[in-house]
Amino acid sequence: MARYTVRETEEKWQAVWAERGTFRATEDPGRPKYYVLEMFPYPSGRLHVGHIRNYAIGDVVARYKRACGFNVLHPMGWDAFGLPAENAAIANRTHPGAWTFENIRVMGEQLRLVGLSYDWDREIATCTPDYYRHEQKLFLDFLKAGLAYRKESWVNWDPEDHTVLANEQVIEGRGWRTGAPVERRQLTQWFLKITAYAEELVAAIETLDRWPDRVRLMQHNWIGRSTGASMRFALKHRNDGLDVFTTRPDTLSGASFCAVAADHPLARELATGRPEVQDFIDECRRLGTSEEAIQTAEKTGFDTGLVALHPFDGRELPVYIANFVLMDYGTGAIFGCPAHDQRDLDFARKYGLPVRPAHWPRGVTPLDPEGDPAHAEILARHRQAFADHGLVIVPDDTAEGGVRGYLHILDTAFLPRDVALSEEGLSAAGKTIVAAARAEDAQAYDLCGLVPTGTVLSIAAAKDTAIAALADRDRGEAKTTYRLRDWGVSRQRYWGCPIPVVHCPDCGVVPVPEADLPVTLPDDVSFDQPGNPLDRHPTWKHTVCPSCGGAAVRETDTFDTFVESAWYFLRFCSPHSDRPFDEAAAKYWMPVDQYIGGIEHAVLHLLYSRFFTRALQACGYDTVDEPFAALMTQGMVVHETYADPDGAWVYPEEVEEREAGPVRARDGAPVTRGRLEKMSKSKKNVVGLEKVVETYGADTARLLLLSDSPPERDLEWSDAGIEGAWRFVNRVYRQVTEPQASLPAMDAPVPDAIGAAAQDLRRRTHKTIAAVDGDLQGFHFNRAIARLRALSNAIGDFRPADAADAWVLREALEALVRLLCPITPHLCEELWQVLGYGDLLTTHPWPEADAALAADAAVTLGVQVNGKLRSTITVPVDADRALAQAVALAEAPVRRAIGDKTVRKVIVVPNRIVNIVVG
RNA sequence: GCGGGUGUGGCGGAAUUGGUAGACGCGCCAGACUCAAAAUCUGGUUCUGGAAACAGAGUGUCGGUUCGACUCCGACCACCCGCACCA
Repeated sequence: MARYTVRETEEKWQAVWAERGTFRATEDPGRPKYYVLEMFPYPSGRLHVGHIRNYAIGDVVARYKRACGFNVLHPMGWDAFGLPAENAAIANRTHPGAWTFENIRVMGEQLRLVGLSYDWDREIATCTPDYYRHEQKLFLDFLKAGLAYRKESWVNWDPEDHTVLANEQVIEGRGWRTGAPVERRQLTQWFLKITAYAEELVAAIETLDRWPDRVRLMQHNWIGRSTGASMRFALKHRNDGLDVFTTRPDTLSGASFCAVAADHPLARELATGRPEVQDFIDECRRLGTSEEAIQTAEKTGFDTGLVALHPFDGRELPVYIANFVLMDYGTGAIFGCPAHDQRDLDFARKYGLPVRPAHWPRGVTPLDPEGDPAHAEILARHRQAFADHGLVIVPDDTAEGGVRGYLHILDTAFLPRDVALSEEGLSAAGKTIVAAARAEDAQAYDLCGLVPTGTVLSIAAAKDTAIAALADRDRGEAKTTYRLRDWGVSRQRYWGCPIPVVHCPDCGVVPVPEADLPVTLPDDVSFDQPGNPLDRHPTWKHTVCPSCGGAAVRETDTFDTFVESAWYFLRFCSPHSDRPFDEAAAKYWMPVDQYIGGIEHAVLHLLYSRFFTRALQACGYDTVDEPFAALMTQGMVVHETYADPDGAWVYPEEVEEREAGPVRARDGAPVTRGRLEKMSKSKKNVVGLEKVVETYGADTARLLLLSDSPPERDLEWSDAGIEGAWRFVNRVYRQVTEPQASLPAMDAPVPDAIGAAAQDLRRRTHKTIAAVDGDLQGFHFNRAIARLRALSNAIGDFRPADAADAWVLREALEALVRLLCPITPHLCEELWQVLGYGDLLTTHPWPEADAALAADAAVTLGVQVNGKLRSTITVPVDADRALAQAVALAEAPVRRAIGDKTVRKVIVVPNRIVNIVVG
């Protein structure tokens, strides 16, 4: 029995593809294009099998689309700037560049092992001046367009990496790479004006209909659009006012205090000469921004003695400095409405401030709400503010029949629903309120007399009313704010793209002229002390001012590495262009038709890229606004983990199964099996790529990575799994190389008479073609593989008896090989040759199903009695109801189930089911 | 706290618009081939009872709609993820 010599075969076809330039992409306006891209890797060392899933998915898409006639662009490169290179340089006394290029070499070889259909002529590495000179040019464009600026601000400082981090790179108060608690520092930094596109970026999410909802939602939340009102409180005894943003202008009549952030200019002003104010501000700053600190910190405030005047009724409101008000959001100042905001309520309790309902149906209660004991009681009972959909309990003294009714409206968290919405014993007015409350977000308002007390309004209408009243008094207007902050791109590190500006003592910040680009990194740097080597370099930063020619220094900060990945997909369209990208090429290829990568970039990289394309348009580049038409986020590859008694991780290959449980082979120490974890070096559960490819071949690894789980879910890598995939690869190889009959020539005509069994196989073949095509279009690779296994099983069961059967067998084998080709391309290329073809299967057109041949002659229907399956019957396709009913009623188990009961109704759904209703 | 997702055999997962639940694979069991093993092939494998025929139960839980529900509706439970002092 001929064994499949997997390594030789794979190397052979890889060489053929490379030699013929099979995957080279060129613009061809005559053909539809398809740009498929996997998020390019950071060259961190070596790839393991877990890394390959992403690329395997992209490769199937690329190969499938290519076979379907698309002009496919499928490039690969290296996101090559970054801190690990510097850390490695410090640890190993090498140069970050040397380390990076060595990793690129190794990982490039690894990728080539897998037979991925990349156009390697387009390979880029972002750490080369060839790439980053264009990035510097783009930055100069941004600068000119006012999209890049420098300002002093509070920034996130990672004390371990000695650099600033963008907001997006702080996860739960810690640096995204180091996990070190982030510190606040005030520094002068370069920013890109992503907030200029906040509205566009949030609005266009809707157009990304081929992105996962999860990612769209995360971006939506990240941008954090809030609509409301911007308003100004007058300050008693002062000429200036206090600007406040609120999303709830409808609760303005319930305002009982104002508060400003510790960093607010007003607070700073008050601090001069008043040490007690300064002390409080210092205390707020000490608090930190970590999750624990925020959760445990009490809401504290400092009464400044200033008094704000309510815009509607002139009521006097104390102004506090409060530790929970953020300078970063809105205006850094708020008004507090304790009745409708939990945090404000906590604050009001602590400082004895009044709780005044804004939506309170006075038309129903005869009491003054401010002094209403019922209200106080309710607050005491629930210790909850009535948030927007919160509970309103209305004492209804006008109830009929002498029943003192309470309306429990809206929030069923506190009360059973039946109580909450009972109208029993209520007055007509009460019933109106309940009805209004049921209408989603309606509330009764008084709004400081702007509307008649007890007027029932939706919250939206009440907001509009309040905003209109503010505008009338020239006190405010509708306003939208965003949580999104501008993107801080300065990093105090060496291994990044130098920011192309010069600081001149006379001219200030001067951009490096385009003719002087690139500003290249110096090679002779030392990492023997912490901090930025560029800053310490003896000569590099000293230069002359491009403007006045005087002595000046270079900017020593480098760009955040997310800047490189924010436009690399454009560079791939024309990687050798002497401009950042060739607009005609980008016009042809962009947008990326299918982008594939991990969910971890849901906000960072994907948001930055969406901003970049828009910013480029603003700078006059002719390109798309949305870079990625479709996005697929693949799940992780997980693998078993083991730990020894001390809790240290143990490599699975060191573990031996004994009767008493798993032990470490070396010393027999018992080990515990841990959870399935994402493959990582630290958990010692990675599976090396080379070893797998050497033993089983790249095709087998690709097959496993694509079968079993849907691509967006996690996939377990296991020894049994790879063995199973290997079995299938060999089975297909044997089926084609040792067929059950001698196959006819490839151009033999369709035989005249085909037997019944062969007809079945033909039908199966054409059904499989149609189904696999649909599966690949929908990224259901696991389903496609299941169907192909089923076809292989059918081929294995088929016993050809004559020449016609052999012809049908050949047709089935060809279909199997062609359909499997995107998944296991080397094997299929080999088998295509075995089948007698001289061309490359990779460039051969995709098979088409013949619908007539795929159609069934007969169909098996389930027969139910009272909805319970009792039998199945086989009838001709589209058999009429009467026939199906007659056959069904003749079935013995059906008759038994009916027994002596009467048949009341027989439901026949043609080609689906028969249901006999008895009783 | 806010928002989102997922719950199907021993395991990964299949199931068009509501229409035979468990495709396909892994694992396991039995058998063939073999001196033996590996590989390969054949059959079985949701659970309970039964030798079998067959019967009953079954898609996180409870309820509803329907001739018929993994699928639709309501309430809940569990797990996972994102954001979080955002006014």
